[in-house]
Amino acid sequence: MRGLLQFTLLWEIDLTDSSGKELTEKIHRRRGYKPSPGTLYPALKALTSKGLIESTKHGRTIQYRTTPIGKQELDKSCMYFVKSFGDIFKKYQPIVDEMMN
Amino acid sequence: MRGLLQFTLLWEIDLTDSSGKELTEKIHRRRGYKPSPGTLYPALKALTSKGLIESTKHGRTIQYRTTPIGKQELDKSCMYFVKSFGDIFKKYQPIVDEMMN
DNA sequence: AAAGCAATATCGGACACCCGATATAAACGT
DNA sequence: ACGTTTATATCGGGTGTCCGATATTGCTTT
Repeated sequence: MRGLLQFTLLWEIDLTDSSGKELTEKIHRRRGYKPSPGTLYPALKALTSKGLIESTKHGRTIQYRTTPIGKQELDKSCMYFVKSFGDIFKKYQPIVDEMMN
Repeated sequence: MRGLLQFTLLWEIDLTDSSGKELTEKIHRRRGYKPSPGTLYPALKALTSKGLIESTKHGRTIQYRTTPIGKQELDKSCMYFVKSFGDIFKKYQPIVDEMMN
């Protein structure tokens, strides 16, 4: 759970192979604000150098996907995340769900 | 959500007025590892200087409590947190809950 | 009173996150 | 071919989190 942005990126990439541009939009929808390029690309680089994601270049865009190790780490991180903050979610999720309808 | 530790501390203090020593234990139980004094006390200082918590000294321990502004900020942060990560939580909570039994 | 202990506080150094500004590289329009 | 736009990448600077080590303060024990 060291690195909430990297965690979120790994989650999004695992859901759907994505480019940096697409990830900017996904993070935007999630959090309400976009990561700047100076935030996003170093995070993708760090995930790559840890072997959690890999990429293929298509023209000027780069498509990222999770590696098997990445999937494994993501699973561990999700478990840890939910264990650590479950009480907060359980209290607030009903309130948020209500507000969404 | 700038500052996940400060957020967690504010949550814990709002649940129960606590000292630094007690907060170390609560964070430990939550995350599985203790924040070092060099992590914890500056975070409490930052929360204090933002007016989100206040404190009373009793001998050598300092008891922290949330201010009205702190409660208000905590509520906003919780909503934001749950909105931002609700999907992850909804997917993994059943798995974690199962493992706990 | 002196020594020891316990809770808080500070310091230096490392990494993650965050920005806006700038740079590179590839595709596109004319 | 040339300039524009698009996607990626890097840079400098600021905060937050993290550590272990050290300092301070107040209580306790001898």
